[in-house]
Amino acid sequence: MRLPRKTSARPIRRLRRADLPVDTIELARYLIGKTLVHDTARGRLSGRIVETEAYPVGDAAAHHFRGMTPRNRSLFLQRGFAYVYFTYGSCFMMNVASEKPGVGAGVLIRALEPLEGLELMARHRGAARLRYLARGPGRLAAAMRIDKRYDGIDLCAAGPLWLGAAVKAAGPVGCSVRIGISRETNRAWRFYERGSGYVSGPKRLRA
DNA sequence: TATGCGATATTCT
DNA sequence: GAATATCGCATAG
Repeated sequence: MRLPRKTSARPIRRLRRADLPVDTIELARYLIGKTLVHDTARGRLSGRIVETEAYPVGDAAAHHFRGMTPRNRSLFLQRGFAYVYFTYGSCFMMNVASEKPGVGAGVLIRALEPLEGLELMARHRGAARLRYLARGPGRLAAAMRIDKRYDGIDLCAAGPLWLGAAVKAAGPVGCSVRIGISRETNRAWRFYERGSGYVSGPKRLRA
């Protein structure tokens, strides 16, 4: 006799590097529906990735465009490594490096549907409503307690911050221009789960 | 719901 | 010294 399947009790499978597409745009599309997990001393924080943006090779809006600097060097690591940086005086943001080692490119993780550790996330965010806990890259980093310490770490290794397989299959994936940039603004390199209330941006970029 | 604006610190010019 | 892959609050409709 089979026991009923309880998603919450099933361990999340870690993604291996071989699971990740090398191509930046394919990786951005692939990550929709996958899980981001942070195992902290106080418990597990996790969420479904519902929004990403690709910053591929030769993209003038990308941090790696003008070559390697002390800040952006993690973007030149092999795929599956984290690039975390600080901006606007208040926000950390996390990218997953893509392409081959030595090539600068990455995928910005922009929003999560929170799964585990909701109370902890709310505490990190100052008691925001569920829908806004990790909606937007800065909020996501705050909720998941991701900061500069994680810059350059391997998200496919046995560390505290890692990528997991999908807990729930992704719905239809939409595609649009990217948010908050002033160059290459016509490129449709943003991906999101259609209709999800956890996706950032104006309504027309969520449908 | 939509738009506007100030805060904030690190990086690069 | 300028720019920035944003957020949260204020205000208006």
